[in-house]
Amino acid sequence: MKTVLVVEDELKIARLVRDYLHQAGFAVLEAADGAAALSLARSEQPDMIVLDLGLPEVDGLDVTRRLRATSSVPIIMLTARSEESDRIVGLELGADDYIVKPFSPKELVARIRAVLRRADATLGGGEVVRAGPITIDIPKMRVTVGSEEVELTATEFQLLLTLARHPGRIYTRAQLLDALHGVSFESYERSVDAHVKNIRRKIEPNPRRPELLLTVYGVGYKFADA
Amino acid sequence: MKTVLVVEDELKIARLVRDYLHQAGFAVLEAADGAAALSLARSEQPDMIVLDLGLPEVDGLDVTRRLRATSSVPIIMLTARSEESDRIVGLELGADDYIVKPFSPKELVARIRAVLRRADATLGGGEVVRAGPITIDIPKMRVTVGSEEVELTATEFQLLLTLARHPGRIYTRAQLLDALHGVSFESYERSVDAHVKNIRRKIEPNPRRPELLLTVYGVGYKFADA
DNA sequence: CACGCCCTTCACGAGTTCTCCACAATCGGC
DNA sequence: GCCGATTGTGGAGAACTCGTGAAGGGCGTG
Repeated sequence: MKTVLVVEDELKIARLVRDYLHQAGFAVLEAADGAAALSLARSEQPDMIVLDLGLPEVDGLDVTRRLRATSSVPIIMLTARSEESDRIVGLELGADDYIVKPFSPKELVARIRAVLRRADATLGGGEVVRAGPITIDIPKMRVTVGSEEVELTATEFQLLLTLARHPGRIYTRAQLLDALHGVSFESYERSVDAHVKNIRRKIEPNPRRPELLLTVYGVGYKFADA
Repeated sequence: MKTVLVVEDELKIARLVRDYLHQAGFAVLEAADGAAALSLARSEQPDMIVLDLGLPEVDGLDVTRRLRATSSVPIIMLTARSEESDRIVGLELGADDYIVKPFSPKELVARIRAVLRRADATLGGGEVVRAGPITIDIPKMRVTVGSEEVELTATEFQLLLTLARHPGRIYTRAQLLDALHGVSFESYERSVDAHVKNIRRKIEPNPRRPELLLTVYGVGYKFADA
């Protein structure tokens, strides 16, 4: 059984989430503020964390940052629609996904399941990465879609690999640029779009309706979840 | 019977080592300085070399470097405890093992046996590497394309061998330089290109359209896949 | 000590890729 | 459905990468 740590200061929401997760078969830990969250995360080693960004005292982003300093536990952020910039910062700090309030508990459970599935799958990390119909042979730098091999440039390869390593996980343009050129490389974020376009042309059956390399409107891109 | 070249400037130690090795059943050659060591190594082709790093005149590391330029004879370094950085550099230059002074002659003999055993195993294990029409006889350092033998320099041989051992696998210039000179050897990455050019001239039917030693644009080189 | 071999380095040209732009298409909120 | 914001797209020039011939120097050999 998987354990989920829910970090939420509003009692009503906390209770609601807890009940739904219980019903869905998860063990639930609760924390009402950042300090408690960090402490519980360390002592109980939950399988994943659902984190409200609108916490009192210690900011949710700060919690993310501190968790990431020592752990790679999957994190789903809860954010209000207005906090768009926070969402982006959160993803850049290494959160795995976000849910916008108001949300349906059903959606929350679905996302938690998806993230956990991903985390399990990612652990086996070897020389070959598989995601959907895509197979990526890293040392040989070869990519196949179904049984057909496609030719990618070095940059395209790197970009696709980054996304396919964690299907479903959302990456901002800045993160993807970092993956391509190393951190703090100044350039036009939208050149990512151009590469995405070129990759889609090579791997998507119908590039106008992407099924593998998906756009997350207002945020960035992700590789399609299973 | 195996021949060991002992390079040691302190007479007392040299004699001690020689006697022990004799008793252990080795033929022993002796050199008191780097120049003599290089000369003897070339003319007598010993099965392995025991090398004191604290030599006068030509430095022990320099001797290692020069030996490795033309030979893969196993080398055991003798070092004083203080010369830790030298040990590391030595291993990176391709020494096989090191012994810290003071040492027991028994340990020396044991290590020599171990290194020789390893060397033999290596020879027996992967004597010949085949990839496409290329056959590489490692102990004899001979390369044939189809049925024709080609003459490669030591560097070219090493480079081709590295690539041919894993056809299809992509190596960056830095990786290939490491394979040639040991890690952290500063040099112009594009000298790899020059060697590739020279190898192609020798093994490719049409060097303008390589079929065996392929360029991976923006990354490095690879040996052709199946 | 001169010679030859080999490795490194450089500079130029040819080819490939990346970036960036402008405009069109799409998305999300109202 | 309308509107502003965001993303898709084709193309052009900049930037980068690679092949190549040749120069220079180190090292071993005669």
